[in-house]
Amino acid sequence: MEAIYNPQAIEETVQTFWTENDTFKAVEDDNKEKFYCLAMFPYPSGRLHMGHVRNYSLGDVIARYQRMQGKNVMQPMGWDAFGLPAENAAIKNKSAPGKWTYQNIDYMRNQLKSLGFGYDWNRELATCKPDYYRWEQWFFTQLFEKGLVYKKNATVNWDPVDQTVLANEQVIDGRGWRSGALIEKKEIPQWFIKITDYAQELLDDLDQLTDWPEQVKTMQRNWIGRSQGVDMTFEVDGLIEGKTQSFDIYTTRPDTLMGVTYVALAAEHPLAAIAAKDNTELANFIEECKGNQTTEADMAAMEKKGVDTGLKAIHPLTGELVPVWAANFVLMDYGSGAVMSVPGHDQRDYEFASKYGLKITQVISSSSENAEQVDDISKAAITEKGTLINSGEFDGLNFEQAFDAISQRLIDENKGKVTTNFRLRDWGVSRQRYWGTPIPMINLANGESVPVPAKDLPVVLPEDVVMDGVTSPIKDNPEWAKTTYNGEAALRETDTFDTFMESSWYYARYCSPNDDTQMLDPAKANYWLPVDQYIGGIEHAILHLLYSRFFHKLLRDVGLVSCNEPYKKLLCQGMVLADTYYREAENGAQEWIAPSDVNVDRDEKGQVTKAVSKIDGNAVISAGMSKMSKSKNNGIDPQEVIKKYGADTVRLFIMFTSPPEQTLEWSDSGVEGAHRFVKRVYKIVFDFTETINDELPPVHELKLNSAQKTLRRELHKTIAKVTDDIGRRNTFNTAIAAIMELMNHLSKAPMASVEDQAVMLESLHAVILMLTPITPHMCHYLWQALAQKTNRNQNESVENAQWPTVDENALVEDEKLIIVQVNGKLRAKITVAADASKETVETLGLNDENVVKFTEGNTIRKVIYIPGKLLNIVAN
RNA sequence: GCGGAUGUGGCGGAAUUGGUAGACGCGCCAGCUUGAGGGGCUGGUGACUUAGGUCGUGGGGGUUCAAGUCCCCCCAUCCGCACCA
Repeated sequence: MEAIYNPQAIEETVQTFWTENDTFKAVEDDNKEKFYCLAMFPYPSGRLHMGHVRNYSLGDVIARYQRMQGKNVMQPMGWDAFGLPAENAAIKNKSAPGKWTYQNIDYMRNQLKSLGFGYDWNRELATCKPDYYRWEQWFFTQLFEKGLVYKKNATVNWDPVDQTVLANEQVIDGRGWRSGALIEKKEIPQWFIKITDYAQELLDDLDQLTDWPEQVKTMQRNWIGRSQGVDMTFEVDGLIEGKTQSFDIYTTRPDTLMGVTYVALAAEHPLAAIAAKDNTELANFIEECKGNQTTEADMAAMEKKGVDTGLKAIHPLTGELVPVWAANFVLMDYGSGAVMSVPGHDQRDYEFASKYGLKITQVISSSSENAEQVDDISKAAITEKGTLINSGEFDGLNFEQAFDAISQRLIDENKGKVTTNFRLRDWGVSRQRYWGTPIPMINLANGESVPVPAKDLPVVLPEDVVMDGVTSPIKDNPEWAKTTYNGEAALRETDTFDTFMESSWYYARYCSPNDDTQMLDPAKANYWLPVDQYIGGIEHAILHLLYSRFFHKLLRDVGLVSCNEPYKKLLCQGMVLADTYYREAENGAQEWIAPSDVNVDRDEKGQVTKAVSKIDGNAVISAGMSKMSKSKNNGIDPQEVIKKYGADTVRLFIMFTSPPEQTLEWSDSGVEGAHRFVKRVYKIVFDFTETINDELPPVHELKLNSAQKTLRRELHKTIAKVTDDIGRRNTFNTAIAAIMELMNHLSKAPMASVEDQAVMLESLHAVILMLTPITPHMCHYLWQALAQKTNRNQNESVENAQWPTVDENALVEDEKLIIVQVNGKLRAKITVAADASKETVETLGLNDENVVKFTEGNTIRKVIYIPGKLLNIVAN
């Protein structure tokens, strides 16, 4: 064993060992409990960032830990390879998205290998390869046959200059990011998958996911948004273009129906278009709304505006005429594109009505005792449920009674029905982009769309293209779309799938990644699935995880998998932040300085006093921590840290610095601290191998003194804690802290006698085993060094060793520390025999010198004793 | 706007079931080692203090023998919002 820790040499050697021995190859084995550990696969953007390193370190620690528990572990890796950034890079470089993507994959694969993650590389997949997406195309045609796929118009962001559809991300302040043109909303036909058919099951099955974070389940529940309400029809007064017109609305508050003072239509609503024919103001408003943003956040943030269409709607119960407005906050894509407005009891309606001088009527009173009690509706709507007033025959009813009575009346009069509604909308999967899976549909001359026959799949995306503009090469090239169907000339669909499609089923494909006869091998899928542990960013809490759960149920319903949910346990990691520094350039702009180019000065308390540039010595402004990003120039390149300290240090720092769900704040000195610890472990093992000469007897054959017993108790308490922290709680930071604490004890322990050495050997074995998931290279090396020196575990590499077990006998304590409080304040700490009775402890506590000082002259009212822990004396 | 989280020393964080607030690490201070130190080791380190203690977990109120932890109200920051992945 070398005296000096050399991470680069050790890591290279150990990684070669893993490759040569195919250490992490996973094979189905019915005799072993399986464990499928999956971290969300990366988008191959160029280089790994610290978020990836964190994600994959978490996964690898869990996978290696489970392996040491004796489980048959599968940990795969692949590439979420389709997407927008490849197109942008290709346009910039005048090359092909495919070429750029494959280069990135090659580079990033090496980066992952240099971090020592225990992947089964035999299962690697890339979603941009036809042998992957062909099955997605096949599956889509199956869904089409089952009636789960349909085509309808939906809104996109249209760039009128570039003549292209833009992603939300490409629209900045309402303008196209390349052209700068004002973006328009445009309706185009697109493919949808009926996720709403599964809304109820997606909601119900959240209850089965007992190992998911509660917050994620809550977010999904709210996203699905099941509600009970009433669908009703409003007729428009008079004849419009010679016929009776009507529109439907949905409400969850039919109890407020008598308070409807106007109704609002989306600007794109057909009735608004008709009314606009002889209403210039309305026509201008509709035109203006085309320039509105499409995201929900933007919709919510914008100023609420509307225009009176001049139409009147007939209130379904009172027959009263209410004005019909067109409003910018009503979404045409969501629901029926019309809402009833109750300004007295909805805050948005209240503000709208106040702005445009519309009537505000109170029909709900907050008091059930005194329905006539006057609530103040002069400033805000009363949104709480209450007792009906000003509602004629419905007066005095509460919410439930009113819901039933009013909906029954609507049903009786054939004007409405009670329905269950979901906020969840069907999944639009069409994208007007090139670098994605071609949608396997053919548009016939008669306007009909049919799926590509299975024998003609895959529809291959040409990769040898040049992106010299903004339009998809398969749309640019008229030849590509030309095909025949039943001998007739027809055109292929040139849209591609939303990339969420590929990421919705990759976890299942890993079970049989190279099968070229079927999408999934059911036997293999059913062996490995569900994923036992899934790890990824909280930003995927809703969309990816919901689509993926949906896809799993679709796979189940065509018989490819048998379980109901894809991911048994979920861990959502936090972001990785770093310090940011800037100074103001001459034009007033902020010039962001990389943290590695900044030195900070501190005062005697350790507080930062100033920060200066390493390059020119001038002062820079510290702007706190924020997410590592190019724009703030505060990204830390994992490769440079690995080069300097080794992968084990990087992994240890990341696992130690924050609990996994919280944000992680990068700190160079923290990394050095982690490196110091790694070196200390290395050194204590080296010193030990230099000290011992003879073969040591096992600890249980020896008689230990009190100090040795105490050390062993610390050891076994640590094993128990680390096992619980990693295995159950996933709090790797506290597990590492416990090992550090143990190391602090060990480095002070003597190594002189045989007994000392035996306890030390037991301890070092445990420390190495417990650190193996976190710092696997060093532990592999130290395990081997210790084996050679002690003639133990000679034929076993540490990857195949068993996790240490707790010796219950070592945990037994003779004495306990009791906290003594007077009126809840700490006044004494007393040590008593472990089996001391309540009376004994009370007597000792009450007679303690300091306790007496605080109880003297007062009456003792009560004594509370928590066995083995605490005594609280209440006295006054 | 809606939905979800977070807030504890100079900093990252610990306190798992209502029971010693600040484990562990960073930083800082002192000492030893040293020709020297951005190395190694040892010790100290919440604030105030009349040195007895007192105060202290974003702010305000409450429940309890006991509250970082439970309840109510408020503030700040972060994440998601359906075409970034």
